[in-house]
Amino acid sequence: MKGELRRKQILDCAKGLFSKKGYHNTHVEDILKEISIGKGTFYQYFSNKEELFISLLVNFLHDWEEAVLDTVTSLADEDIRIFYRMLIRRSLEFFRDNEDLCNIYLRVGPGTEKVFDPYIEQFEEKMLQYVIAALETGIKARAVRKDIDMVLMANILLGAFLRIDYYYFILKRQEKDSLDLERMADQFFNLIEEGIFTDERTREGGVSRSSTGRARSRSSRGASKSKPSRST
Amino acid sequence: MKGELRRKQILDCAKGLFSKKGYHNTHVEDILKEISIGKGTFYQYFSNKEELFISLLVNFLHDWEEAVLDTVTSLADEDIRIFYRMLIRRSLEFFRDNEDLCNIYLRVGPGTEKVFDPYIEQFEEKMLQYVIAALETGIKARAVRKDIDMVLMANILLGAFLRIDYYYFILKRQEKDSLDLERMADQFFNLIEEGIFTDERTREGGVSRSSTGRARSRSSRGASKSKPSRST
Amino acid sequence: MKGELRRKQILDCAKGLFSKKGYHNTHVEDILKEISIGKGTFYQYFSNKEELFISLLVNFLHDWEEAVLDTVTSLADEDIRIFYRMLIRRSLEFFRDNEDLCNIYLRVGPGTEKVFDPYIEQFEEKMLQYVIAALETGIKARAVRKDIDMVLMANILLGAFLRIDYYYFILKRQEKDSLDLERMADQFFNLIEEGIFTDERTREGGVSRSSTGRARSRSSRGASKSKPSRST
Amino acid sequence: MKGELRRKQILDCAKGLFSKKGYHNTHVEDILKEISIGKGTFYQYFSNKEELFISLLVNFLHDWEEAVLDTVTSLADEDIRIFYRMLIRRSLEFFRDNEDLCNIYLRVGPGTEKVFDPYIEQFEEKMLQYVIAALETGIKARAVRKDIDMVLMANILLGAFLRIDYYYFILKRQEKDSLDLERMADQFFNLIEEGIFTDERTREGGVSRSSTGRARSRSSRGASKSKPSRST
DNA sequence: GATGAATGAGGTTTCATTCAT
DNA sequence: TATGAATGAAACCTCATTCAT
Repeated sequence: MKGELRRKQILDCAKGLFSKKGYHNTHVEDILKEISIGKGTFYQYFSNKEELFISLLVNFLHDWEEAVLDTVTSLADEDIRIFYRMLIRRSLEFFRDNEDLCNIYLRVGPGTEKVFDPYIEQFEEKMLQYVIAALETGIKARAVRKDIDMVLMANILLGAFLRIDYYYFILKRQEKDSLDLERMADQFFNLIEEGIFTDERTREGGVSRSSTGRARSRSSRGASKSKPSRST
Repeated sequence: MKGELRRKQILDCAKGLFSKKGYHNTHVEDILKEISIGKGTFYQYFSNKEELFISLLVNFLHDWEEAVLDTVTSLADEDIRIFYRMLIRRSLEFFRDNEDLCNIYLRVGPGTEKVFDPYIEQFEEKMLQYVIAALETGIKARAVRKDIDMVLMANILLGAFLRIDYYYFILKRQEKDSLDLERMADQFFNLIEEGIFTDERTREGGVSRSSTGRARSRSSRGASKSKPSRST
Repeated sequence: MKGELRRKQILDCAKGLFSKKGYHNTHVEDILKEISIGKGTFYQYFSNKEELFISLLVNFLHDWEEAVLDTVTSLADEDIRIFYRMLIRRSLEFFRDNEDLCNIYLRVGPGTEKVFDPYIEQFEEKMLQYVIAALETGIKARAVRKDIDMVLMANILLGAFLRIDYYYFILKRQEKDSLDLERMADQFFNLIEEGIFTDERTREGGVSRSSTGRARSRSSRGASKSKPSRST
Repeated sequence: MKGELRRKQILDCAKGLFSKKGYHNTHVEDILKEISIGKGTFYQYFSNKEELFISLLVNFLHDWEEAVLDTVTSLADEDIRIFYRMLIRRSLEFFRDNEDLCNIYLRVGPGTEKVFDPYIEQFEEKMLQYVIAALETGIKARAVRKDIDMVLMANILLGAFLRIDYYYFILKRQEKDSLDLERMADQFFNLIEEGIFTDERTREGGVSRSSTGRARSRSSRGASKSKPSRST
C-alpha cells in the first residue's frame, strides 16, 4: 500500500506545481526535487508527464461529481429554488476548496495540449449536463420558463459560475478567505430569479426585432426596445 | 511600408497557428514555413516568440476596444436596456468574427505562460471595467438595482458572455454559421431582465439565511428571502 | 539443487528472448516477468546481464564440442570422406536443433558488446581448429591436396557451413522442418569433392593473369545427382 | 553544397565509430564530439541515430552493387571461369577496402536492432541473387553442373566468401596489408573448380545413400598458384 | 532466499535563437 | 535585408542494478 501513498504524493505535488507554473513550465524534475524521489520512481507510477496531468483532471472530475451528487441527492425533493441555490452554494464551496485543481481546469488545462482537450471537454460537458438537468427539472416543476434555450442558458449559467470561481478563487485568491459564499450565492441566485433591474420603471415594449416575446401577464412590465414608450 | 506588411503577415499566420495548435505546439519554424520566410527575417520583426504572441493579445484587446467603444458612443444616450442589449449583441458578433483571437484568448492564452498573464488579465480587467461601467450607468439611471455587488455581477455577466463565445464559437464552431445572434442576445438579455422563472408560482419563502433580500414591489412575485411576506 | 534448476530456468528463458529480440532489446525485467521471479532473485544467480549472456555462449560452445567430439571419436578411423560428410551432417543437425543458441551466435552475438567478443571468437576459433584438424587429417591421409592454404580453406568451409545454418535455420526457419539434411550435406560435400563444374569443357589455360590454371585432362565427369551412374 | 559535405562528414565518422564500438555503444554524442558539431546540427541531417545507421547500410549496398556491376559488365562476355574468378577477386578487394562498412555489415549489423534486419537482409538477398545469377549463367553456358541446388550452393559460396572477409579483414585486420588477394582468390576458385581432394585416391563410391559420388579419373592436377603446372 | 520499490546515470531528441554569409 | 546552418541547454525517458524488508 506504500505504492498508493507514493502515487498520491506525486499527484499532490504535481497539482500544486501545475497550478502554479502551468503544464509546460512544470518539469518532471521539479516534481522529483520537491518530493525528493528519483526519476525512475516517478516513471514507475506514471508512464509520462501527460498521464500524470490527465490523472489530475480525472481526479478532479471525480471529486466534483461526488460533491455535486451529494447535493443533488440530498435535495432532490426540496423546493426547486432551494435546490438551485444550494447547488450554487455547494459548487462554490467545492471550487474554493480545490484551488489548485480548479486553477488547472479553468486556467492551465484549456489549450495546453490537444491530448487534454477530451478530458477538459468531458468535464465541461458533464457540468453542462448537470445544469441542463437542473433546468429541465425546473421546467417540469413549472418553476422555470419554457421559452428558454436550454443549452444556451446552461452555458450562461455555467460560464457565470466558473467565472466567479476563476475571479475570486484564482485571480483574487489572496482575499479568498474573507469571502462570504452565502452572499455570493444569493447574488447569483437573485440574478436568476429576478434579473438585475429595478421595478420602478414603467418602460414598455420588447427588446428586439427578433425578440423572444413571451406572453406577459405581469402588471407593470414594458418592453425595453427602441422607440421607448410604446404604450400598451 | 513593406516591413509593416511582412509583420502583419507573420501575425496573421501566427494567429491561425496558435489558435489551432496552441502556443507551445506552434513552433517558430511552422510559421516561417507557412509564409516562406527565413528564420533571420522573423527575428527582425519580433525579438522572440513570446513577443509575437503578446502582440496578438495586444491587437485583440485593441480591436475589441474599438468595437466596443463604437457601440458605447453610438448608443450612449439611448435607453439603458437598449444599450445593454446592443452591447451583448455587438460583442457576440465581434467574438464570432474573430474566432482565432477569441480562441487564443479563451483557450490557448490562459495558463500558457506566466509572462502572458498580465496581458490576459489586462484584457479581462478592461472587459470587466466596461461591464462595471455599464452597470454603474444603469444604477445612476435608476434602471439597475442598487443592491447588487457590482464586481460580482460584472464577473457573472462577463463569465456568462465569454462562455457563450467559447461554447458556440470554439467548441461548436462547425455550427457557427447557423447561429442566430439576435436570439442569443435576446435570451441573454432576458435573463438579465427577468430571471429564468415563471411568474405563475405563488410559492413563498426565501432561499437562504443570508439572503440579499431587497424590498420588492412587484405585484406577483414572492420574495426570495427568509421571512417571506413582505408587503409593499 | 533447487538453485541449479532456477539457474537453468533463467538461462532457458534468456536464450529464447535474446534469440528473438536481441541482447539490447531483451531487458532483465522481460526475463523475470516471463518466469515470474523477482529482480533480486535474478541477481543471486547472475551478477549481471552480461554474465547471463556469456553463460549462454559458453554453454553453446560446450554443447557443440560435445556433439562434435562425439562425431570425431566415433568416426576417427573411418574413411576420411565418410568422416567429412558425417561431420557436415552432424553439425547441420546440431545447429538445426539449437535454433536459439544458433541465432544468438550467428546473429545476435557478433558485435553486440565488446565484452562478448572473446567468447564469440573463442567459439569460432575452436570451430576453425576443428576444421583445420580435419583438413590436416585429410592431408596426412593423402586424401586432401597439400597445396591448399589450410587456414583460408578452413574459413571457407566454416563460412559456408555457418551460412547454411543461418540461412536455413534462421532466415527461413519456417521451412525448417521440411529440410532434407541428407541432401544438403550431400551437396556441400559434393562441392568439396569435385567443385561445381561439369567436365564437358575443353577449355585450357588459366583463368586470369595470376591464374589458377591447373592443366586439366580429366576424362569424364559424371553427375552427382540422383541415380549415381558412377563408373569405375 | 555545404550540407552534403556535412552529411558525409557525419556518415564517415559514424562509420568508423559504429564499426569500432558497435551500434549501441556508439552514442550520438560520441560522433558530435569527434567532429565537433552541436547536437542540433546532427539532427538536421539525420532524424535519429537509427536513420544514420540505415544510411550507412544503404550506402554500403549501393557501393557494393556499383563495384560488382562494374565487374559484371566488364566481364560479361568472357569465359565463365574467368568471370567467376574475377568476381571473387573484385569482391575481396571491395570488402578489403571498405573495412568499416564491412565490419558493420558482417559483425555489428546483424541482430543489433530488429529495424535494421530488412536492410541487412536486403543486402544479403541481393548478394545471394548475384551469386545465383552467376550460377545460372554458368549452367546455361554448360559450364556448371545442373544437379546443384542453386540456392544452397549460392549460400555456401556466399558464406564462404563473407567468412573470408570477416576473418581476414576484420579479425586479422592487422595483417591485412600483407594479404595476397590473388592467392586467396585462387584458392577459393580452386575449391569451386576441383574440390579439395587429391586425385591419387582410388576409392570408389559415394559417401551416402543419396551420394554425390561422381567417378574420378583425372590424371594430373596442377597447382593453383602462379607457377602453373606443379605436377603431382 | 526472495522480493520489488527506488535509484540515477546516461541516453535520445527538441527547438528557440544566433550569426556568418 | 534575408537566409538557414549551427547551436546547446534542457526536456523527457530507460533500465540495469541495489538494498531494505
